Amino acid sequence: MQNSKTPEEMEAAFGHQLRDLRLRRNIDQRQLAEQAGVALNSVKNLENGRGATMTSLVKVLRSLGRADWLETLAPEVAISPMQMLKAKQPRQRASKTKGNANA
Amino acid sequence: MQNSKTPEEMEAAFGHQLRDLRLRRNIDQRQLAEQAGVALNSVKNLENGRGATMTSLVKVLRSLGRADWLETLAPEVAISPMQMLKAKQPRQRASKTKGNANA
DNA sequence: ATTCAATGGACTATTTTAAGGCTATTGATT
DNA sequence: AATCAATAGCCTTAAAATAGTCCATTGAAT
Repeated sequence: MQNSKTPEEMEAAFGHQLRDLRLRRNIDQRQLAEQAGVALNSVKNLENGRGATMTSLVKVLRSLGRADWLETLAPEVAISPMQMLKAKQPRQRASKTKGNANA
Repeated sequence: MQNSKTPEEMEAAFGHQLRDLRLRRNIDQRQLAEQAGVALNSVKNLENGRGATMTSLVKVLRSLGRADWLETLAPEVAISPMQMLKAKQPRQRASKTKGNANA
C-alpha cells in the first residue's frame, strides 16, 4: 500500500519536521535563516511547505546540524575491498534487459 | 567536526544517491520523469545537483517508492499517553529562556 | 567494432522561489 | 490581562527552476 499523501501534504509534513528540529534547538526562524544564509521567507516556505529549493533545504539542514540525514537516502550496497578496486563508476546507465533489479 | 562539504557538493552527492535508487529500479530518466510527473530536465537537475525544487524532489521520491524517507528527518520524541492528552500543538514558538534545549 | 539508446549539456520561454520589507496574528512571559 | 516577540501572509523585484527541444557524448548490447 502506497503512501496516500499528496505531494503537497508530504511537503507540509516535512516542513513540520523541520520546524520541530528548529524548536528543539530553541532558535527562531530569523536566527536560523541568518545562520543558514537564506532569507527568512525561505525558512517560512520550507516549514510551511509553500515551495522551496534544494539549495535552501541543504543550507537549512546544515545549519540545524542534520546534514548527515541527506546521506541516508540510498541504502548503500557494501562491496568487498577486492571489488572496490575495479569499481570505478563513470556514468552508469539503465539497461534494456527484461529483468528489473527490484520492484 | 562538521561536514566540510559545501552545499553544492552536498547537493551533488545527494543527486548521486537519487540516481543509484533509480538505477536499482533499472528505469531511465525519461521513465522516471514520466512516472513522477516532472520534466526530464528536472530529473537531470536533481541527479546532477544542478538545482531543484522540493516539489520535484517529493514527486521523484514518491515515484521511486522512497517517500517514507522524507519522514525520517525528525527523530520523534516519544511522549507518554498522559502527556499526549495535553499535547495539542497549535503554533509553537521558540522561547526566550536562557537554557537551550540542545546544542 | 558498430549500433543505438541513455545521459549530459545548452538554449528559450514560462513559472516558481528567493529576498527584503511590511502588517496582522498569536503565543509565551510577565 | 497586558506586553512583546515569533510567526503567518502578502507584495515587489531579481534569481532560479521547470518544461520543452535539440545535439553531443558515451555506455551497453550486438
